Amino acid sequence: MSRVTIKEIARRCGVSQGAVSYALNNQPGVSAATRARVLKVAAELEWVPNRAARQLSAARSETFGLVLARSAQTLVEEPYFMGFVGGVQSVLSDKSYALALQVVADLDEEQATYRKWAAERRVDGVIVVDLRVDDPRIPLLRKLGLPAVLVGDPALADGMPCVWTDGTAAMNAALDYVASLGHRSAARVAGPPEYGDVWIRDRAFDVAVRRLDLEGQVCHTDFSAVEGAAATRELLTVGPRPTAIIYDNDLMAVAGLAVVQGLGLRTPDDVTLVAWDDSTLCRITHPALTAMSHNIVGYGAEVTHRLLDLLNGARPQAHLYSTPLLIVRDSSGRPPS
Amino acid sequence: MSRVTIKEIARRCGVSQGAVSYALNNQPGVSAATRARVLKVAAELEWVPNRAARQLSAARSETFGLVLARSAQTLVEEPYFMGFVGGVQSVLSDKSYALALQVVADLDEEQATYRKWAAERRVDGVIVVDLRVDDPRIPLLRKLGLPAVLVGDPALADGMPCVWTDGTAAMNAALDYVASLGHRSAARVAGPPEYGDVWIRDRAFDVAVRRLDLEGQVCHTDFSAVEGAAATRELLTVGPRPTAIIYDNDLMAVAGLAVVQGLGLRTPDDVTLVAWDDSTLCRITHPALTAMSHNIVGYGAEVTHRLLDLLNGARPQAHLYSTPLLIVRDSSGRPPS
DNA sequence: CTGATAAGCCGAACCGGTTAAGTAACGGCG
DNA sequence: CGCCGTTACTTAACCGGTTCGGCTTATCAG
Repeated sequence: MSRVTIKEIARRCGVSQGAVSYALNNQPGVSAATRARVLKVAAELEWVPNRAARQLSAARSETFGLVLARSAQTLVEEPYFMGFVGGVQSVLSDKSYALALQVVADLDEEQATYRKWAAERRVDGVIVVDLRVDDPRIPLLRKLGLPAVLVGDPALADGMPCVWTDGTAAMNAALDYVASLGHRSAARVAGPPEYGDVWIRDRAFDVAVRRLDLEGQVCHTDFSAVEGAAATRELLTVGPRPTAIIYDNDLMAVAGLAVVQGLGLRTPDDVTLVAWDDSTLCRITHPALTAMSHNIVGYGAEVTHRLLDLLNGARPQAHLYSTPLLIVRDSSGRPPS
Repeated sequence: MSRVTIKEIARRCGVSQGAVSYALNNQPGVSAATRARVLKVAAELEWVPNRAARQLSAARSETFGLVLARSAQTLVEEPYFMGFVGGVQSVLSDKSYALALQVVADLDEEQATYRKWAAERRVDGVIVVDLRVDDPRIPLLRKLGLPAVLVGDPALADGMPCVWTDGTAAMNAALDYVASLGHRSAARVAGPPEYGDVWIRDRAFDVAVRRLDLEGQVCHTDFSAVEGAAATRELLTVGPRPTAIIYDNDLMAVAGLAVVQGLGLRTPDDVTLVAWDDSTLCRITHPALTAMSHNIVGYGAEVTHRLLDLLNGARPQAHLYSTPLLIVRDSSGRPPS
């Protein structure tokens, strides 16, 4: 219950408040001896800087913002986000930065949040996820002058600093693998096409399907288990049945697996399934799901480092994090003959 | 984006800063006419209070703290937390409170975080989850004078305000159901026994097993899919095989289902599975899992309301949120004859 | 010995609000 | 008419830091 202030330290050291501030912030203006004395007293009194005061005068909040514009339901279902947040946190807590996490319903609310944060000076910078095609958040952030790192392909980032994974290469790898198993048809259960990542994978899928001379079809969903299941059911029961299905996340892949089993089909004997965004989910099903794996926690950490760099004056640039890696498990195999 | 301050509003309205503050905070001391004028100007200028300044003078941060002391891995796997956080957020954003979310490795770090927050005056109150038996956080929070609402049984809360669900009643309901199907044996794949909820369910399980004259056995795990799978494998392959298994979360139940299938057994024909903490996971497996369901999002919201009440001077008390409800799906049935 | 330079420190303004204390005007009442 | 209690503001202190201009004093070149 100490409530130790800089003034108290100044009193005990017999110097002014200003000198104490310089000493504590490792800035020139005090002698080594005084600095040492101040630091010693501060440590003895267990002084902790008052965030509000520091923020008010220094105009730094030492807080990053992250807005998630997805339904509460999606957030609960998708392991992706918690992992990403965990990665962000791991970096921030080292630097004793804080994270302002806000869950909102849609992009409009997300933009309102940015306006509010910018006006309140609540955050030093933001991490922007779920990049869209022609994302309206980009001009807004520019206008607000809010430092930001976007999570997504440079093609979508319009010159803003971003961190990305190569979705095109990953889609190529996935389809090369499927084709190499002998499949002649492949379906894609995709997220909403307005999502930048989905858009990029859509295009990559089209190109790769033509290149490999496969029968390709695409179903767009909202990323949810329900729609993933529905899409799978339709693919397997209506029209020519694809022998391989590639999902845009692991949740839909797991839901798809249940549909396959519910229809009395077998995986991979009747149909090959490939998930995206590999998480534990893919490992605990039976059979375990083949997936395009990438390290979400590391991704969150990487993005956070880039934002810190940006605030330290680094030049904005696109930064390739990694390319998802195909992890072959038990849900993929040769097509039925 | 020049920042609008209260001073600017005062200038334009021709009144003092103080008057503006009274007007904006709905406090007596200004006439209705002046108040209206101030509010109008503030709206026109799109004034937003500077959080740091307000916090510094009013000693309120309008921020709640939530520390999650689990491995990043667990957080990623368990849908529970994201749902809880979502519920907390939904209440806070209405009140324009913020949430400081911190992910740490263990209870020691969690306590260090509370110390830091208390010293910095960073949060007005905290929400404490994963209550333990003889939880060391309780005396610490008392000492720090940090307002807190605990999530857990009053028996564990030592008089601190808490919100709980009746784990004993839920366990009774689960075992009554299993016994009513004709099962004579039941196993429990539990979390770590130092967790208060686990402890309570352990005791309830023992009592109910005796009451119903069942063969009971308990395996303790770390809540993870890996250990849940291992426990299931052991139960089904070593010694007398239980005909029903009750899990402490849904993740382990899903992992258990995969083990059952991997062993060539069928659910529910060979073994009945019951999950806890019902989430989408339980619905998207095949067969879908019978579960003790409770509304995590609502739980988070409820806890947050209690903390707000507490800060508004409400008397600390225990508050029963709800009792988990048994949702019967396809993983439970009569035991093999 | 003198003047310039710089290191070390002080005092005070400042960030943007909240709030206690003080003041002027007004109206009711004996 | 004078006294008193409200009402509606204003003034200024304060929260706990950061930072800038300026004052001493020591150092050193000329």
